[in-house]
Amino acid sequence: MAASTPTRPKTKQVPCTECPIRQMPAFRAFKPDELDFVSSFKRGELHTDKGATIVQEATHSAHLFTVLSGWAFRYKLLRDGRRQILNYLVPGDLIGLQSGLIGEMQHSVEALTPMSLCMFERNKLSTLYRKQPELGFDITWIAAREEQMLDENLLSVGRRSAIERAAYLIAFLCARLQQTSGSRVRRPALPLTQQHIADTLGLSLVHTNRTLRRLAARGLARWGERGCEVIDLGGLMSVAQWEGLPETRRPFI
Amino acid sequence: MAASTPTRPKTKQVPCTECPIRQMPAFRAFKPDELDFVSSFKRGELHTDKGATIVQEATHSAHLFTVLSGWAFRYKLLRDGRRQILNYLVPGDLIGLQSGLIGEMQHSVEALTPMSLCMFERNKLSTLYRKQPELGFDITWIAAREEQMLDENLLSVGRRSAIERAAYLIAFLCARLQQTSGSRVRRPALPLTQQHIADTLGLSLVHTNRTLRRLAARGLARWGERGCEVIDLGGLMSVAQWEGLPETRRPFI
DNA sequence: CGCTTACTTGAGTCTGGTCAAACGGGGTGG
DNA sequence: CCACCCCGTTTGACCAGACTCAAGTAAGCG
Repeated sequence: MAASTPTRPKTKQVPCTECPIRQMPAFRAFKPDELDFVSSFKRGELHTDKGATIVQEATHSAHLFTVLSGWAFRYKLLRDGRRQILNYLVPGDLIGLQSGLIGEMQHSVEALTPMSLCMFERNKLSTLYRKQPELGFDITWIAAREEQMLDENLLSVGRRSAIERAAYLIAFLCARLQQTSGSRVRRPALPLTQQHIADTLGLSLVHTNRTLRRLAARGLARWGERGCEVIDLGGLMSVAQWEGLPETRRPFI
Repeated sequence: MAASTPTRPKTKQVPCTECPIRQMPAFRAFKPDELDFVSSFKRGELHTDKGATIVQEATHSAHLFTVLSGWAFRYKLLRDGRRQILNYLVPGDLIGLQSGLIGEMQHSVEALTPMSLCMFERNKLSTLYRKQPELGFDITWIAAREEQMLDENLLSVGRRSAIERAAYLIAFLCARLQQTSGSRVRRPALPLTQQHIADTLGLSLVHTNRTLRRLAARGLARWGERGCEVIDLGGLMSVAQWEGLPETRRPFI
């Protein structure tokens, strides 16, 4: 299940002082004592292959993770196999907050690409709240932000048409990619298959394919070798009637 | 906008020591110092009529609320007026967590019935985290639980058929009603119109009506005078392939 | 070279949407 | 008291968006 990182075979452990996430402009800086605390809070790293299951529904998980690199997605299954993808997890996101606090996990998480994850022990969380109340607040903040994303997603699946949904999803993922990967990538490519998109939008694979071709015909996005490429972000946003991500600098870990 | 409570015209302010929520079996007890703190944290109460807007999208709100009595719903609008209801708020739920922490509200909240709400000042939240770290943890817990509910809702709208969605929604609301209103009500009645249900399920009003009649024909629920009545909760859950709410005692305020 | 995985495309069907009209109860003004 | 209106529910007829089944293509891999 766990595997060594192909991309960084020598450094198995990044010290928090050199955490690559902290340096991204989208995130707020730590104070020195917060940094110390987080360093002691970190338990290790997990490196996984693409396709690995990081969290399994109906299971207890003793850990929380912060994504250091790579993409994953959160999903739920119906008993007969229908799958709904709930959200995507990118560098800086916290895994296991969503329902891990409460008891059994109510969803699964699967890696879309090879990933490195920073591990924390769940049962030390109360120490964090006691010793670093501001970090506790940050965790609530992160949870609230996740809820915001879910809200927009639910609006999309419930009330947008197929082409609007697809436009929203692609624009949304593109915006998140740009937040973490520094800034403007010329043609952001998303590491998804059309099946993932279908299961996110609540559409069938076939109809998703046709919808994506319609987006391509309008010159908004196209399907390249490495997945979906964004051509006209503004156009996508306007099709979806979507305003974009808030620009606040956000906390993490 | 604010109105006096019809049901409790004399006591405009319930002291936290006599908070009706605390006595419900679904919620965990406070320690004495927590209770003291929360008492000082409370800023007042808000009493609203049915139909009142408690929180408005694209607006800043200086307050958080805990629902003392009544029902409300959280929703988002598309620019052209399409509405998606995201979740319902019942006694014990916190209003304003979802996105208020971050900046502008990204959704609105409207009262379904007359309500009493307990008000807190948002900018005193950091004091709470500093002085009562466990309450801080509880707030995160509450946010995580909300996210769980949204997850299930998204699964529903994305992957369940019309009749499954309706069955899920009714079963879900019934379960929440039973958690707070003590226990078994014989024929729980939900204070919704079919338009609310349609906007929750992502269906049209007409199709929602037909779907509800199909549920009635199967003897699972029916439409009474005061809204939807649940007849066979187990049947609804099995149609929806839904396992029910976790039974943990949960924190609040 | 055959196998698998992912994307495409066509044809026919069905679920759910739209438009339109009617019903029934509660409230209001004449 | 009655006529009228409004809101929410109900029903019918028709249409369209999305689903299923099925087959074909293209790229990557052992």
